[in-house]
Amino acid sequence: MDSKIFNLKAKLEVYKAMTNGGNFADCPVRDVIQGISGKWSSLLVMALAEKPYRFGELRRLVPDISQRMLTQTLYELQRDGYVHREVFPTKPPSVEYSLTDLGRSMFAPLQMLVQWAELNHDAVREARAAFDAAQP
Amino acid sequence: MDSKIFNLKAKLEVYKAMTNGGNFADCPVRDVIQGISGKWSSLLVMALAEKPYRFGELRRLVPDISQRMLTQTLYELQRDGYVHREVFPTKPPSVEYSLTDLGRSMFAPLQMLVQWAELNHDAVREARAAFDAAQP
DNA sequence: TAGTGCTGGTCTCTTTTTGAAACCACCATT
DNA sequence: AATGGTGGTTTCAAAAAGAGACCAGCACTA
Repeated sequence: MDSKIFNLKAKLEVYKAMTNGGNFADCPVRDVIQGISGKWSSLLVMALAEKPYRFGELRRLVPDISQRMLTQTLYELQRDGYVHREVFPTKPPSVEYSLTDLGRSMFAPLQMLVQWAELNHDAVREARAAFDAAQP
Repeated sequence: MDSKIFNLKAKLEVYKAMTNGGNFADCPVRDVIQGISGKWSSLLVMALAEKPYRFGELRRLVPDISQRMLTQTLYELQRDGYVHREVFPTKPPSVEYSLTDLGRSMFAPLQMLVQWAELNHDAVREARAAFDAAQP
């Protein structure tokens, strides 16, 4: 067997999970990761991890999200089971979004990544500045 | 230490980091997170965490990425300091991509998220199916 | 009673991002 | 002389995202 091809097939445990052992057409881990790797998903999960919020509150909390993307991202998070949506029959009706148990359990590893980002954003910004300065 | 209180404190710290103390729009942590939350970024970091790969190897490894997005994502990962790019003067010249120390340190928390996804993809798919079934 | 505002959205239009595919120069092999 | 592998760039179409108008329903106000 060609060693190059063999090396391509030899993958780490985590990478196997990510690639479903070479079957890219149906990879659950990639499917899940891509569901929370959108531009606004993780941010909204962070916000809702603190406490439930209503639609308008989230809109004011994240001022640079469009109303359209807020609706859509919350819909997707709800569909994937991370977020619970509850309508209260007030006048006018108010809608509260909160994390489900699944959402809270996903928040734990997400938190790791955010803490890493908090510790390393200086390094990233320095790398970015150095890279841009070295460009012709 | 009471684990509930500990978790609450951790949550609030992370929330503050993500929100820049209430200022969501201009937040360093968000800047870092959004740099790795692209569609292909995490997947390529996972691959390079195993071992360095050349451009063509990555292209074959991730068959559903376009050459254009592979170039662009690797460029961004390099710019943010996660990936090192080295050109070898072979004929034809070959280009090797590898994780930097920063990239490896980021891989650790990312791995947590992937492992969570591996453990919970059934729950997510069930939530999705239940949600779709409940739609009119 | 007509106007105004707040609720949580949808609809339409424009801009940005992504995908698909062709193209490139170089060199080795066939 | 044609073919294939190297690591890309370029071009054009499709998809996604952003900006802003619009909507129904009710409360409050003038």
